[in-house]
Amino acid sequence: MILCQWIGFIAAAIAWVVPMSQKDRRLEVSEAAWRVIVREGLDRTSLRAIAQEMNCTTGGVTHYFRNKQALILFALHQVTERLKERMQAAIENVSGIDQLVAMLLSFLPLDRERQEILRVWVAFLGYAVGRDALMAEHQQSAAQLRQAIVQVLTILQEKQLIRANLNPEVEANALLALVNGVSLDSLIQAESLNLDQQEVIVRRYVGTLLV
Amino acid sequence: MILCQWIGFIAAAIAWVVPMSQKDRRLEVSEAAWRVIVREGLDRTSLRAIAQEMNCTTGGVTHYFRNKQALILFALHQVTERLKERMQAAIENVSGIDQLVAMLLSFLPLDRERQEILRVWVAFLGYAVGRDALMAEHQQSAAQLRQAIVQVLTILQEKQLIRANLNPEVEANALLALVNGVSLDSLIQAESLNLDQQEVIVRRYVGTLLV
DNA sequence: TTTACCTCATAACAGTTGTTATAAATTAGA
DNA sequence: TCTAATTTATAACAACTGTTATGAGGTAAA
Repeated sequence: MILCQWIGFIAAAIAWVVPMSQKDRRLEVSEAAWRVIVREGLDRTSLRAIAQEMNCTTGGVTHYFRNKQALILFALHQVTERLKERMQAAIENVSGIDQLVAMLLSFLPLDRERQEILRVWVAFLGYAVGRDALMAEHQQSAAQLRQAIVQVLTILQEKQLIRANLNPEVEANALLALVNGVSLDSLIQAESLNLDQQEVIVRRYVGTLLV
Repeated sequence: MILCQWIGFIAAAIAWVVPMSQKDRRLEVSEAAWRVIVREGLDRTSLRAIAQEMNCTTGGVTHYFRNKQALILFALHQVTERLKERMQAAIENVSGIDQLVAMLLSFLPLDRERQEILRVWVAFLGYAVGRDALMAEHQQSAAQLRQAIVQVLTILQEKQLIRANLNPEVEANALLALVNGVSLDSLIQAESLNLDQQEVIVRRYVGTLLV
């Protein structure tokens, strides 16, 4: 706890000496929005609430985004970016079946940060119902993740590590569905679907793909 | 189209001769709310928008619900009710493994009505982020569906139709996650995850449980 | 008809929202 | 230090929100 306070103090000091760039400030707004969304819900995430979360006023928010829609879109993009970064980091220095497992597990809400990302993602998904443009954003980011899975599956098939009669496109859909489903159920089955079980379910499914 | 108009006219005539009960009127409000949610999004589903959808004014809505929160809760309950009804109907006159499959397939958005239910459900789930009371409602309804799956799995195990070393509790979690994931991905992977594939994925997973 | 009741239209209320303009404060460059 | 630009605070705006009260219209029983 004390350590955290020190880190916060040091970070604040650096931020004072070295002013943030426009890009960093937009990220800061986005993360403040996340916190409000998780704590109070997306529909209560007003510009004033975000500003208060950042200890400033609405002017400090509106200066960096043309309008609220642009802010929302940026914050949603950040969700996808964070997921992709985490995935990339997880599959480095791993190969074979372990790489596939590492990739899939990187999507699960196994720690607090990913649990927060999940909540924000679910809030945005619900918000996208009835908004075709936003839903298209979700489809696009999902397609990227899906493509990454297809790629890994294809390599595994070439190495004859998974069965030859599997269709990577179909299997990627199934795997993505399973991972999304487990993530989602961690929200609505919190007590009966613990962390170990999430991992077991995914690992066991991958086991059925092996030669 | 002409047929639809006739049905609408007849329904309206009956509704005039035989006035609706309070209960039916609440259902009518709930369904109007659903349509607005699917078309415009939950955050744009105001009392006035619902009233307009029913061709009446806000008085016609507020008369039947203490406040908007009660309306939202009722509409959410209706989602669960419809899902349970559909499930019950699907598993009648079916037994054995087919019953499990029928139960799981009844959750998938394979027709327009279930696709609408899914969208409403996702909208409500996103709305529940940051609202613990609403999220608890989701957890409760999910627990009910989960319990139904556990029950079927237990019977199948007694009949030695699925492997004896499976834990029904764990398998129910996995199956629910898979079905939820497939449903969800039908929204964000609409083009690459067609109806046939949804069914195949679920059927094939059930296949891995057999003795 | 009179009475009571249910249903709903109308309107007003205070509060909140995103947006915008303007001015103050701060920072960076010369 | 002086100037220009960036950043943020303040305030006002119209639009929309849920809630509430009031009254009109219709229905059913006496």
